[in-house]
Amino acid sequence: MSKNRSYTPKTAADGVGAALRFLEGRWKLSILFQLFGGKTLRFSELEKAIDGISQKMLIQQLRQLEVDGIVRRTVYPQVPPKVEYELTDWGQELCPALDAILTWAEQRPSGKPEKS
Amino acid sequence: MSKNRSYTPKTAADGVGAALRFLEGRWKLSILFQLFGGKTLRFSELEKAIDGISQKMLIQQLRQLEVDGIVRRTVYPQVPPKVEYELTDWGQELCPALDAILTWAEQRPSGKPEKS
DNA sequence: TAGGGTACTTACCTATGAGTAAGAATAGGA
DNA sequence: TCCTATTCTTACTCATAGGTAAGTACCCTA
Repeated sequence: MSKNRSYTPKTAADGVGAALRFLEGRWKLSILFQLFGGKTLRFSELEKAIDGISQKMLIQQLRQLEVDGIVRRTVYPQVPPKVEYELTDWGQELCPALDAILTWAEQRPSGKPEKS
Repeated sequence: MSKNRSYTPKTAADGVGAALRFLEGRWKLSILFQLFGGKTLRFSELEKAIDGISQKMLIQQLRQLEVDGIVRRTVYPQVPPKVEYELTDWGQELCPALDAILTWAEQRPSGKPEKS
């Protein structure tokens, strides 16, 4: 709650860098946007929903999101296995931040001529 | 101005991915935070301000930021050379977006126990 | 004529991310 | 007995980002 707002250029860059590292990886954003809104999906459902992803990559990215505290993994002891993935509260809170970035990107001046 | 707000998980992920690609690169954030606030710095000043960066890397990242329309480069025809770098208007607008990410990162639950 | 200052450029090497393809564990059902 | 379904795991390869070290261009000054 006590926000530590005393950033130097270096600490701010480090902070944002650390945050963006949570999102690094070719498939993480695709996974996140499948789960935003409180959706819960199985491994196989994510695999179908995300075009072109391999099982290896899907697991790898999910595992990273999980240890980072963004995604929660729930295993149901069944055969064949059933595993569900959903966002944590903190993961859901990423939505407005990504929206800010999306908004920024939309405002990009289209042409090259950049004056002032 | 006319924001195209009709995103599917895929298009949203693509949009954010495209935006984040502007920030990819080990030194881009360091450069950005040196220039936020309308600051104008010479090549050699950036080199001194950013600890550990090499000339090759500094130029490479600056060039990418320049072609992406985030940084503006001004050459003064002198000897020895003088080149100044500053953010474009659009580049400055990145600040609130990065702040949203920083805020999100600050809210991360510290411990492992992630309930509900 | 030798050196200094500024802003790059080039060559080369290595670590890492990501891709493909295949294997593995499990128990119920044909 | 073998197949199926589901969720991973493992081995191998390749492209790329980034690192180091050195070189280039320019003109002024001593």
